[in-house]
Amino acid sequence: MMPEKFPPVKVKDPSSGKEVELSPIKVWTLAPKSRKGVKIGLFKSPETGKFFRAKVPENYP
DNA sequence: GTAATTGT
DNA sequence: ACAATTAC
Repeated sequence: MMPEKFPPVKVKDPSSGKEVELSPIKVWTLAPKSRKGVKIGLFKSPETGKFFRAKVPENYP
């Protein structure tokens, strides 16, 4: 089976303008030194096929 | 500006 | 090599 890697997140798809539940292709922490930062996910819009990045919840795996 | 990541 | 992502 294809590993589903990440659970779905509610994100705003900037290309379609719609709020959709998508599984990120990849997630990483974006944080300057000595600051908390945020988690960022890489997503692909099902509508347009365009890639975009968006914040994912802090408690995300 | 800074942090990491990656499609373009 | 650049853009974009968040928030401090």
